[in-house]
Amino acid sequence: MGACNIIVIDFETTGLSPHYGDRTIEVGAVHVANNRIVDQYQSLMNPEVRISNFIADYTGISNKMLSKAPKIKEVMEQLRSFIGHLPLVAHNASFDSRFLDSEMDRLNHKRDNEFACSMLTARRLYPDAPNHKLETLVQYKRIVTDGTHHRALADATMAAHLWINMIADIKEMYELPEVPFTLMQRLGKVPKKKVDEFMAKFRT
DNA sequence: TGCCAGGCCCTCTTTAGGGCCTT
Repeated sequence: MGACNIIVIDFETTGLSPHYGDRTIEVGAVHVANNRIVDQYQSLMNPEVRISNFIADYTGISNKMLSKAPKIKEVMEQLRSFIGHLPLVAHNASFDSRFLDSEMDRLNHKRDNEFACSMLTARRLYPDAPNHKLETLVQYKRIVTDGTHHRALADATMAAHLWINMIADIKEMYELPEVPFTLMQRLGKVPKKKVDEFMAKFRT
């Protein structure tokens, strides 16, 4: 039932690389069941280091906001409870999975959730989009938003709607009654010239 | 917006280089 029960997740962080000491400062996660958002989780977290002006400007998150936020460890324990063992989706999942795994590793916890990438799937499904940034794809698919960008819950929500849209488009384009999570996940890895060949295997 | 990373993907490729995405 993976297709209809997933968690879409997004992190704001102090930078690009956990291996160079960057930490998470906010997480947003939405639970999608039967192609609808049914639950959500969001929290800032205190990285206990000052964030750069670039990150403050990029996210709108200030050092003052973070100084009042719970510690990363507390938030990660709550996040772990929220996501359970459900399959995970993120836009450019290699980024979010690195940070999730890095923070969980500090708690001696190893992720067992599957991960899929909405960016890789969108590149296969929408090759003619102007580019495959989350913001652009949301406009391309005419997904209604509240205008917030680069905040974790807003971005996770937009990625969730993009994911739901892609499932609907695949159903229509390839005449499939259901679109399993594994199809979406594997579609992101298929050579672009072999997308139709790959999809044909799922048609009955 | 930066330039500190890394996986993916294209091409003027594979003995490599550079753009795309994420913060």
